[in-house]
Amino acid sequence: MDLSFEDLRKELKNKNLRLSHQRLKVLEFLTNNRIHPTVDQIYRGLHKDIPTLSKTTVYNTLNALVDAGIVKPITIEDNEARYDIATQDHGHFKCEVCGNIYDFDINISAFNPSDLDDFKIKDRDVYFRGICPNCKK
Amino acid sequence: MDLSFEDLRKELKNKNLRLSHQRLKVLEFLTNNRIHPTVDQIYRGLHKDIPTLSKTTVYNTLNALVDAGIVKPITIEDNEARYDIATQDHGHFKCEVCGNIYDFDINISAFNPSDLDDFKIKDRDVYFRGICPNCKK
DNA sequence: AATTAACTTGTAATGATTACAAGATAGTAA
DNA sequence: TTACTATCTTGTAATCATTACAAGTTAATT
Repeated sequence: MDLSFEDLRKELKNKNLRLSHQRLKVLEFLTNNRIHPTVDQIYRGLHKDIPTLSKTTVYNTLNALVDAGIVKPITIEDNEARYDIATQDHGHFKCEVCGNIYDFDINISAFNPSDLDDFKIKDRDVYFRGICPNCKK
Repeated sequence: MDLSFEDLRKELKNKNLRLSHQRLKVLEFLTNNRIHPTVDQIYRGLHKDIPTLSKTTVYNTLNALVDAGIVKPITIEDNEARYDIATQDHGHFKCEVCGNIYDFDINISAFNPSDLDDFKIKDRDVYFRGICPNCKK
């Protein structure tokens, strides 16, 4: 469900969020750098283009986009949050050697454990850990 | 794979870890309080019994037990880590209203996504979020 | 009982994240 | 276009979880 620019505008409008320069740049960065970046990586990546950018703005922006459902936080055992544009279901694999996070296809919405029959499930995350092909060599 | 006291002793011995009073108490707390407690919850829970206990010790102990594979950290979107004794595979559900974390049965080791054929998978975690039966009312 | 590596503890340091207040800007409406 | 106002951005200061470190203590081995 990749969002077009117009979808995006509507989405933000609905939540009384403005389409500021900084927000567009953060979204652009997330779109072009599918590495599940940390706040610091986003900040450093954008600082070249927007020298006045503040790290607080990156935090604010990400929180706003997460609230709007446009961005998803990845919390996979680091003490530093990572961010991903919200796309269709996929799992995340973290290599314990190089630290890279890889996406993999998995049909998460098919999981409906009977233990959770009476629960309202809004979100399903699958996190794997181990060693990636590169680091196995 | 619940560990007996003797298993535990051996496990620790293997890693050159001592069976100190504080460590036993932390393990006892985790065994008796299956609420995936935070460091602070563990600290406050044990402080009554061990008034000299230091929070640093709780951190050190948990890190040692995690390294030894006896305890597993739960990182489910809070910025505060939670801990669980390592038992057989199960998923975690976090209620976004009350914040409680529930266990549920799920056969995680059955998931072998083809995308990860060349990866060495060491650990699989499943985190769901939503609203628990109590808070749905 | 002596020895020593490993442990505990308190304090200080670190690092990510948020609070806050003042100035800037996007979008609306005339 | 212009004016208006709520929202956003920014820098600094505060907060909170976690780790570093050093000095004293203890578990386990001899």
